[in-house]
Order: sequence, then structure tokens, then C-alpha cells
Amino acid sequence: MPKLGMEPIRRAALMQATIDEIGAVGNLDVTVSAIAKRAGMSSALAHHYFGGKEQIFLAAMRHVLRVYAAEVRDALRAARGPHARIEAVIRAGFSSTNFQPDVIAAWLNFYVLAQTSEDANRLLHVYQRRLHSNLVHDLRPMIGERAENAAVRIAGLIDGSYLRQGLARGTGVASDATEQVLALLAMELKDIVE
Amino acid sequence: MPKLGMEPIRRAALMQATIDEIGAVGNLDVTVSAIAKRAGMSSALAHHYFGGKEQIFLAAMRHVLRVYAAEVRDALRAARGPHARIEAVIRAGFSSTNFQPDVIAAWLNFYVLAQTSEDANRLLHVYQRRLHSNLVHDLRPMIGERAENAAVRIAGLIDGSYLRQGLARGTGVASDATEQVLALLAMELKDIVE
Amino acid sequence: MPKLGMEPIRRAALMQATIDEIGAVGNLDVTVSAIAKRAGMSSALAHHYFGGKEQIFLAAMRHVLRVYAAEVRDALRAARGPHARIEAVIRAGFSSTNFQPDVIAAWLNFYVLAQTSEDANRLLHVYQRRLHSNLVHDLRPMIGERAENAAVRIAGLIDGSYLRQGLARGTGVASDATEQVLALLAMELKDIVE
Amino acid sequence: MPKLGMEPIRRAALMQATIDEIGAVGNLDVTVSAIAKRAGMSSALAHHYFGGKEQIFLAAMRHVLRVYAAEVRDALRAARGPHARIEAVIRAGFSSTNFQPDVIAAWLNFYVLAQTSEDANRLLHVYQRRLHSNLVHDLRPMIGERAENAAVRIAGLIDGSYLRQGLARGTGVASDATEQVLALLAMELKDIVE
DNA sequence: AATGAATGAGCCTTCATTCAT
DNA sequence: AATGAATGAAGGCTCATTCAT
Repeated sequence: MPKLGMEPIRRAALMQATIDEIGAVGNLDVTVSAIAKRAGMSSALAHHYFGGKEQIFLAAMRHVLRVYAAEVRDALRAARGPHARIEAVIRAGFSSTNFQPDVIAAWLNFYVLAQTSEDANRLLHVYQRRLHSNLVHDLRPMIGERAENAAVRIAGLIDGSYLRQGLARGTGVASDATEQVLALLAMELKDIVE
Repeated sequence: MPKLGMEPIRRAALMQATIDEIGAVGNLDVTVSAIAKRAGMSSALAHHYFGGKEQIFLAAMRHVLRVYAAEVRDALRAARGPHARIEAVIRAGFSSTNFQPDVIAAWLNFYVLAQTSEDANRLLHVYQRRLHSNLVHDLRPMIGERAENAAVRIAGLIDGSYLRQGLARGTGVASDATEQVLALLAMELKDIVE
Repeated sequence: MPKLGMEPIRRAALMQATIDEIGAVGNLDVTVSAIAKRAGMSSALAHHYFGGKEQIFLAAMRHVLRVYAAEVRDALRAARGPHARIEAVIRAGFSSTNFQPDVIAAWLNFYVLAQTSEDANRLLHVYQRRLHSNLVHDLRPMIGERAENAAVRIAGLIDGSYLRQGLARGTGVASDATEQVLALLAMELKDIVE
Repeated sequence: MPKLGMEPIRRAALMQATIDEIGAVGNLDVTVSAIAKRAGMSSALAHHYFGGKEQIFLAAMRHVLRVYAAEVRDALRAARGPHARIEAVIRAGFSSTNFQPDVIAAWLNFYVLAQTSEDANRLLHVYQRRLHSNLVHDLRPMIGERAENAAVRIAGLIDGSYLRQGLARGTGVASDATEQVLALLAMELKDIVE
């Protein structure tokens, strides 16, 4: 069975398994063995490829962020005009890929991990900065200098919706979350005199 | 040496020590021994009083919620008129008592705990419902049926600000968070045609 | 069964068990579990009392050194005159207590440990310095300035005999080793012109 | 790329790498992977050539012994007369080749290994017997029947010096060790009446 | 009321070794 | 000839929890 070039395959399998396992368990109290088993290999191999537990977590986190970033990029490419672009960014966050229980659980736990791990903290900051600049970039043409604060609020509400969704396990209504953020967007755009 | 009435004192000390320890460690990977030591007693005694680790966590969580609730109550009592009351509720969330690193870390971790523990989940829902109804209660006189959605957005932004604050450890700017939520409130109130 | 004041008893049992286990296994590839089992307790308790494997080793090493030191001290106390004292020091090293397979194996392994552990190195140096100064102290009255080098040779032969004894497991002839060192001593004392 | 005659080269590289690695680590807790990497090959290949870890150790040990034996042989060849020959044997042990930290560490660890491995034990005995007979062979013409015991003492001091040198890592003074053994030799030769 | 004593269970990690290519 | 892939086994260590005092 052993083939060559297994490394990327194994790594990908482990990253996905990590997300799934965190989703299944609900927190970061996840054993390397469980992740490895879910990925169909021994825990020793997982260590061989990643070096340690934290690095497995970080890789999984990067994976989630990468998927999210790709989704945003695609959505932006298809959008026409600033308003459509902002809406695209918002909708991407609540897409079926990102708004699933497993992924939400992973995000939430990554926030916790970020309190301890410098690397995790950095990754999350990258995400936040990117979201912020995406929003500002398209808000500015429409509302000028108020774009900065508006972006903070919109991003804040997105995260808040995520957080709250983490609680209501199972009954996730992505549509509602999306609508609330879009409603906020509408207000921000209409609100001439702040 | 004292023999009578130690229990409530011990329990209170343990709850506070739990918050502190979670804040210090940054996550729920907190040992009962560490908590007990911080509270100045043996871990065996901690078990004796609370029965187990999860129950210690839950008690700490209730404590945080209780403190928060008291703060809101006091703020509401001092406020005059619906607008002032809403502002009071918002400000309470970012008060110096609740917006400290330790407490934020505790909150964040309770969200994670709520994904596993039914009791924790219930407690967090109580908090959310209370916040929601507080907001709706005073928004309705001003904006009628739009109060429901507005409350969802405001509460969402409050939670989102908390979440984001958990990341920017140390550089907490409660004022900014408060301002952003108040700005949202202003928009919600002004926004006649939704 | 749990009593109070168990700590010193447990610690002593662990130290002895460590010596025995090293002797039985023949090297430092000794598991904490095996030591603990030999001492009649769980490995967790061993960790509780000593903190870790290396510290268990060091404690055992100190124990061996302490026993040796006590034996030397007693022997010195009973000896009359410089010559008798030196002979006492030499004989102590090959006493039935110190020249047993277990203890020899332990010594040999401690030498290895001393190459890695700073603490172990220090302990062994203490032993060497003490032996050296003991020898010099009583040699000097008899052979003056030649005492230094004579002491180096005598101590060296003592250690060498130990080393060689480590190989000939089982067939330990303490008497021969002692005789050889005493013979060296005789030469050192007689050798007027060096 | 080469295909023929690689085996002896690979084996030699592994033996040397083993010595180096033991010297670097300070004990026998040396991984096959580390040895193989140092020798520039995969650990699988190391197993392929030697069969297992212990056999790698034994091969390295034989290598050390072989180098030592060659050095002694050369020295003996150049020496004229019994006294010169004995001195040559002594000096060989403390030659720059054999008295280096790496090699000393290896020797020391081989002594430990000899307590467990029958093969290692045998190898070390071969060394000891050879040293002994070398010494006796040239001592006998000079001091007759006293040669046996003198050889034991000289060999013992050589080993003891080695052992002590293992401790004083870095500050190796081969000259002093040599001088002490030569001084002992002088005494043994002069000492008419034992 | 309070604690030292004690442990079973479990996790991360390492490593020698094997196997297919 | 040589190696990447893979794993079983084991070890050190931690921790929640229990118990006798």
C-alpha cells in the first residue's frame, strides 16, 4: 500500500479530520489519536507529518481560513459594483461551506486558541485585517470617511452572529444572520448624517 | 480554624479563583488544583464543595452572569427614559467590571463550554434572552415592530465586540466598542424606512 | 491505609528501588513505572514526590553518595593514625555495602548520567573532591608534597577497580580490589625518591 | 548513484557516525535515525546493513577497539626494549585518537552496554585481556612474578583515568593522566620488596 | 472542616522496525 | 541500493477524583 507522494494527501486528510473532530467534540479537548483515526492513520504518522498537536491545530486553522479566503475571492470576482461586492463578502461568511456546525465550532475554538498561541493569534488577525480592508475598500466610494467605522460594525456583527450561532447548535439559520448583516449594511449606506 | 459559615466564603473564593485562573491561562485547560491553590485551599475541598470540575466551571459562569445582571439592573434603575435605558444596557456590557481580560477570556471559554455542556448552554441562553428582552422592551416604544430585528443586531454587535476584544489582549479599548454599539443604536432609531 | 507523614518513607523507598532497578536492568533505561512498582506504589505518586524521572535518579544518586560518605566517616572515626585512616578510606569504598552489583551498576550509570546532567556532574565532583582531600589529608604527614599525585593515583585505581568490577558481574572479588589498592598505597609510602 | 562497493563505505560511515553521535548526546540514548542522518542515509538503510540497533552499537564498539588495537600495535613495533614497550602501550591509551571526548564517552557507554549485552561484555573482556597480557609480557622480564599484580594495577589506573576523564568534559589533560600511569610504572619497577 | 495520600486513566510523543516501491 | 511510508509499543507525565484521617 505505501505509495510515494503521500505527504500532501495525508496532511489534507488530517486537517479536515481536525475540523471534523473539533466539531464533533465541541472543543479543543481533542486527542491526536482521535484525529488520526478519523483521518485513517496512526497517531505516530500524524506527528511525523506535523510535528505536534499545536501544529496540527494551526494547519487546520490555516485550512479553514484558506477555504474562507478562496470563497471570498470567488464571490468578489463575480460581483459587479461596490455594493454587490460588499454583499458578496458578507454572504461568503455565511455560505453553506463556512456556516456549518463543524466549521463554526472550529472558528470559535480557534478564537480560544488564539489567546494562548501566538501563531493562532496572528492568523486570526490576518483574517480580521483582510475582512476589514475588503469592506473599507468598497464602502469608501459610497460613504467616504465613514467607511472605517461602518466596516468595524459590519465585521463585528458578522463575528457576533457567528458566536451566537455557535450556541444554537443544529438550528442554524444562515439566512437570518445574513439578512441582519445586510440590513446593517443598508443602514450604513443610507445614513447620510452620522 | 473557623468552623462555622465557611462554606459560602469558600465557594465564593473558588468561583473568583476560577475566573482568574481561566483569565491567566487563557483557556479552559485549567486544573482543579490550580484553582484550589489560588483560592487558598486543597483541591479535595474544592471537590467536596462543588462535586466536580464542570460544576466548578458552571458556578463560576453563574457568578459572572450574576455580576453582569446586577450591573445591568443598577444601570437601568438609574436611567430615565427608554433611550437612556438602552444606552445603560449597552454601557453595562462594556463596564470596567465586565470588560477586563480575565472576564472576557472567561466569557469566551464559556461559549465553548456551552457547546458541550447542556447546563452551560442553558445559562448562556438565559443571558441572551434577558439582553434581548431588555433591548426590545425599550426599543419598541421608539421604533415599534422593527425593535425585534434591531435588538438582534445590537446584541450581535455587542457579542462580536467581545469576541474581537478577546483577541486584542491587553490593548482593550472599551470606549471604542461602546461607541460603535451606540452608533448602531443611533442608526436603528433614526432609520425610519427599513 | 493512607497515613500522615508518608513522604519521607515513600521517598526512601523510591530511592532504594531506583538503585535496585538500575542494578537489575543494568543501565539507565529504567522506567519510572518499574521503579514505582518495585517501591510498591503507582508511578503517579513517584512523580508527585519527585517531580520527574531525572530528579528520582539524582535523589538515588545522592542516597548512594550519602551512604558511602557515612561509611567513610564511621571508618575514619575508628581509625588511629594516618596510615590506618587511609586504609580505612580505601576499605570503605569496597565494603560489602558499596561493592555490590546493584550499587556498582548504579555508580557506573551515574557516571554516564553525569555527562548529560549538570546536577549529576556536580554530585560526582563532590565525591571526587572529598575522596581526594581525605587521601591528601593523611598522606601529606607521611610523604609531604608527593601526597597530591599519590592521591590522584590511588583514587584513580579505586575508580578503575570499580569500573572493571562492573564488567565481571557476579564474580565480584572485593578482597582482590582492596588488596591492589593497598599495595599501591604501600608503594606510594615507601617510594622515597619519586 | 554508485551501485557497487557501497556497503563497506556505508558501514564505515555508520560506525563513525555512531561514535560521534554518542559523543554528542553523551549517552546511549541515541536514535538510529540520528545516527543514519549523521551518516547521510536513511534509517531504513542502517537497519538493512546492520540488522538492528544493538548490532550497530557493537559494530561501533568493535571499530573503537580495532582503532585502539592498531595504535597499540604500531606503537609496540616502534618500541625498543621491554620498558619502552610498556610505555608505548600506556601512551597509546591516551593518544590523541583515543582520548577525545567522543571516544571517551563511547567507551564509558560501552561499559554500560556490556552489563546488558553478552556480546559487548565479551568484546570488552577481549580488550582487557589483551591489555593485561601486553603489560605482563613486558613486565615479567623486569619484575618476574610480581608482573601479574603490577599489570592489574596499571590497567586499573588506566581505566580509572578514563573514567575520571569522562567527567571533566572539555578540560581533558591527557598528559597528566599519562604521567600518573607512568609514575605508577616507575614505582612498580623500582619496588623490589613488595 | 479540611487535607495529604494515592491511583487509574489517558494523552502526547518518540522510536525501532518493517514494507512496498 | 535505497527510501518514504507507516505503525505498534511503550514511556513520561498530568489530572480529576476518592479515601482515610
